[in-house]
Amino acid sequence: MSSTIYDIAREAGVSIATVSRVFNNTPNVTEKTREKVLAIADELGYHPKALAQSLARKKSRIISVVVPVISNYFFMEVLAGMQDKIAEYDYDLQIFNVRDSDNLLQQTEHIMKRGWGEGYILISVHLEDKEWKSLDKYKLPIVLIDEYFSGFDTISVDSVEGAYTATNHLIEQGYKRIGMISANPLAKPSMDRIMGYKRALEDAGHLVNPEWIVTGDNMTRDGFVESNGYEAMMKMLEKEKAPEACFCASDIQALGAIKAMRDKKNRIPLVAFDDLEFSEYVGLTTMRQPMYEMGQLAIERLISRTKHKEEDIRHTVFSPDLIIRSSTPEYSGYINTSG
Amino acid sequence: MSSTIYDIAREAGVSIATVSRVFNNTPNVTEKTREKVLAIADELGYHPKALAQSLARKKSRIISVVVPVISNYFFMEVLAGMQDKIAEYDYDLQIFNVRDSDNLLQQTEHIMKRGWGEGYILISVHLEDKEWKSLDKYKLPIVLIDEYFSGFDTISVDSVEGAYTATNHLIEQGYKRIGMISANPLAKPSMDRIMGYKRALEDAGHLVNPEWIVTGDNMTRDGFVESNGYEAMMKMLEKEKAPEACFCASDIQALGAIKAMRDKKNRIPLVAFDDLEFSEYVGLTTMRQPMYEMGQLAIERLISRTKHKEEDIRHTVFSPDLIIRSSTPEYSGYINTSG
DNA sequence: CTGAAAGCGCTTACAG
DNA sequence: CTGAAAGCGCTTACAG
Repeated sequence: MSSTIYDIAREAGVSIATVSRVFNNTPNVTEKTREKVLAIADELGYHPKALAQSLARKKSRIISVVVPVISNYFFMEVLAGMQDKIAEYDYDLQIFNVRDSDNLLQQTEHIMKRGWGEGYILISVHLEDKEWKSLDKYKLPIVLIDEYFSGFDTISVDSVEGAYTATNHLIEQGYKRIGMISANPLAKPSMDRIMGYKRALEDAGHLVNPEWIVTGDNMTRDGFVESNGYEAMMKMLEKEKAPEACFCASDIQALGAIKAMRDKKNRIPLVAFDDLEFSEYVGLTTMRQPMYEMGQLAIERLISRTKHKEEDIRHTVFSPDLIIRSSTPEYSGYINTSG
Repeated sequence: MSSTIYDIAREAGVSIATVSRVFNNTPNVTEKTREKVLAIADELGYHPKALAQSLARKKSRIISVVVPVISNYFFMEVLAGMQDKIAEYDYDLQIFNVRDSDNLLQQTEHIMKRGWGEGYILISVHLEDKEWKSLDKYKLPIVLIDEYFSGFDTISVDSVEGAYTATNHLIEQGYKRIGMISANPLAKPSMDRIMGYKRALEDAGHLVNPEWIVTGDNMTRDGFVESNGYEAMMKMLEKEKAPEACFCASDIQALGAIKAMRDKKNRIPLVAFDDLEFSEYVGLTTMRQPMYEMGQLAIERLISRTKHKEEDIRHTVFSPDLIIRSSTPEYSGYINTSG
């Protein structure tokens, strides 16, 4: 069994209060007793148990991250940012999965009630305003990533604007019949991107053809998977009057779409959304979401809020940047498509 | 402030023991008192604090995962498996990062001494035998992924064998001058893969040319990054007598290598190692590591061990499977390379 | 500088 | 079926 503060106190001939003090770097301890305690602790492999400290201090120094099980590369890159940033503080990270079902709110509440974290970062947890409000009563520091609620700090990317910019890039290159590969149209990010896509076409006076908005059959992770993009692009290229260029709701789907174009031997310009780490290497033009930075910022905001509860709520909305690569080559007059 | 067991007990007119019993589903509680307690708990948004439960039970129901900050896609896919599997149990996941420096052992020990987890999963933490042994004294359930020590449960993939199979695939297709893109040659997985590569060439009676083993300049994450593969392939193709085929230590580097081949307009057959989720979509022939399954297995083994301390130690070594895709097309007689 | 004691929010024998 | 009480391993005023 691992030793406790009592074992150390006994061996060192001091009280447990003193042992506690040396581990908490309280100034008023003789150098001599400090050394003695430390020596014995080292010998017995002792260190205060975080669990007991947390209870006594009423502070766990844990940040809980809640993420739907449909965790994807987006989450992974956000997590990387959180990990790197939290290393600067004396906090640890705990991850909770919620199933993306109708009782999302209850699942989230349950996690909060159990009280592991001093603060909570919710990534891509999509709730209604009144549901967010009901979370408010726990008076916990909360930061939302990829969502918006006026009562909590939020960090997100403007999907509508991003989709608009992406689509517009295609328009500016001279394309008119522009299709879109969407994901689950009921999911928030998907919905916003469809909106931005439509708006860009409308503003340019181009046709918005509902048949040109397609998605695949695989709805795992709300359709944000390679195979969904593959299926969608196959459908798109099989249409009698296929689009001459395409905006794709995510990089991961774009990867599948590119394979479909290869298989169909029909390559059309493509711009996607995310800018995952590998996208540079497949030459994908895309709207860059600063995922890593969002993760870092979330940690900063949350830790700051655990310290100053009354700080003003802050909403950070990033504008995604258009990163042009080889999947949208310069427009060369006429396009090689069927129809 | 959030309510405690005392608040509920007072409101319900029972003792805290009774409240505790209803939340622990102890059988002997009248249905009537149970309902009363639950009603009040619901009203006050009460649920037992996990922290206090853990201390009282001496069981945290937390599994701690230790991973170097150089976390990469390998870790991500393992994590996915762990997340999905842990959902079946009443455990939560906590993630700790260690910096990949000389005091890896101390960092790991510190995490264990703090005692959050009931058990520990260490991913890609590479220590010496005597260092592992020193961890043994904590008598904690430990599972190692991507490492081996006789005293702990371990889960790994045979890198030597995998590299052998990969290289042999190229040999069987008729290639003789086979190069290798390695990562940091001092990192264990890298070392093993170089060994398997060499052994395959030797067994086939082919030349092992040290100059054909190259790595890039970017040693972030031990060189397991896209840009490293890009740089390495550029070097390889610039050699006066360039290899006619290549084994690459990881999929992520292969992505960079493919871009280099595109830029150099010189495509040689390539087989990599990992089989990341997206690799199928870039048509990469590779040695598949069952990362997701490894994550799942690690959770199963660890939870099983927390329950039966005296279970026999188990070492699971997966043989990576060769997944053939378009990056290694059929050998067509003569090869188109310089030299 | 150091110790005795209360308290953090629970669980769980032990009685009844 | 229920309660009083001890205990989990610490921290932290309060005295001295």
